[in-house]
Amino acid sequence: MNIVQEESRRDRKKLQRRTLLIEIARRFIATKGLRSLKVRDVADAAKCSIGSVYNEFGDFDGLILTVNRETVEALTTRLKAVPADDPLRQLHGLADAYLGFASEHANLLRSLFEHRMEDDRPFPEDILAMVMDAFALMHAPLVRLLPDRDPNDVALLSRMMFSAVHGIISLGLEERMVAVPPEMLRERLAQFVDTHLAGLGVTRSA
Amino acid sequence: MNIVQEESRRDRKKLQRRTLLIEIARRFIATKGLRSLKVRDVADAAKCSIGSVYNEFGDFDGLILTVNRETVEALTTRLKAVPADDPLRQLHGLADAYLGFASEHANLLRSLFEHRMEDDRPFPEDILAMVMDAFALMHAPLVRLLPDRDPNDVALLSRMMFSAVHGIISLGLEERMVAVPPEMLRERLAQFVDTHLAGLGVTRSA
DNA sequence: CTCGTAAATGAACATTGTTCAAGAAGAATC
DNA sequence: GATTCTTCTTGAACAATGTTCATTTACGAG
Repeated sequence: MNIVQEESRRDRKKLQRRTLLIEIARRFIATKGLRSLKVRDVADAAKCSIGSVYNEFGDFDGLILTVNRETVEALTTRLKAVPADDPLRQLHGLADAYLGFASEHANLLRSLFEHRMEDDRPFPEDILAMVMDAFALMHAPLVRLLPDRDPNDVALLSRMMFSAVHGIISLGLEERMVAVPPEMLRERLAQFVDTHLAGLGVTRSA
Repeated sequence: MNIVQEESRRDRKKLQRRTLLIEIARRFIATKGLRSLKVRDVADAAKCSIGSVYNEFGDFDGLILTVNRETVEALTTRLKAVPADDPLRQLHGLADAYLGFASEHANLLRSLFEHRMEDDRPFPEDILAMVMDAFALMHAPLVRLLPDRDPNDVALLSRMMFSAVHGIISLGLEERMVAVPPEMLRERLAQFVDTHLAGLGVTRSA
């Protein structure tokens, strides 16, 4: 048998278990929160040893970060699926998609934003970049709505708008400290976007 | 000697150490982040035993929550110190005060918002109420600026506005994922408040 | 001074992240 | 197919850290 095939057999198994471990860790985080994630629980659930988890992810943070990475990916995918035909509708769509994702995956999103590295190890560059990219998705529609503004200005505006939306949603979804009642969150968020756009001089058309 | 005096001697010592422990824990959180807080370190720094920390705060969460409680108190004090003469200036002042506090006590504020209770124990009611109160401080000036709006509406608006400000600041201050460059944060935040107010129909008057 | 109550202590324990030497499994070579 | 070499897997042992509690100590009351 040739080398490629031989290697792929081992690798397939390895990848399979890696996927399984990630899936299990994600389920733990999603259902019980990041704090409830334990190496032993993951290993047990995957019917493998503790050491194998370490072989695969280096350390515990490695596992968490892998889950977080996939969370940003999923979020980005969802945000990018928002139709880009009408910029105003797109902005609303982005805010709404973010809210939808945050509602369905509250603990996963919290894990992404609240997880702190052990000691003072730096936060992984790639995740950082991915979050920034996600947050930059409001840029394009805002440019279309504000063609006369300085592009640098719009870039800042878009990140700020997304940060604001993030704040409203993340606080609004906390069962504790209910900044905005959840049932109203959706319409209020739309209202917020409208208000802010109005302040920027964008007039509702259609 | 009478009872009051006798008791107060013991109580004074007790209170003194309690204060010391809180102070030490706060310094740990403030300088190295919540994750770096260890019972043993606190006990060592206070030159007392581990058990004494438990006597005083019940468990580790108890200590953290005590620090967090004082953090909300400090934040509220600072927010309430903002002059209430002119509502528009007050709103800017509140946003700016929040930014100032968040800059100076980033880790303490993070501890307040990111700390999760052990197991599924409920978040303390009183802290929750205090945070809500702090977030409600934008209500009064907004009512003055929007006298014709439904008060319920304004209540929601104010909490949403504060949540938005919180989001902009908390993401903006993260060294990692710099949603808005820190040096610009201050003026951008002011701009955000203006923009949003403009969207609400408030026109700048001097 | 003696007693009783309350507080302090820290060794021992429980939980959980981490390491690593030994063994198992798989690939390469003959 | 046997041998050898590499890689992965395992789980016991270790380390760090939150928690408990029997014992000791300190302090006020009578």
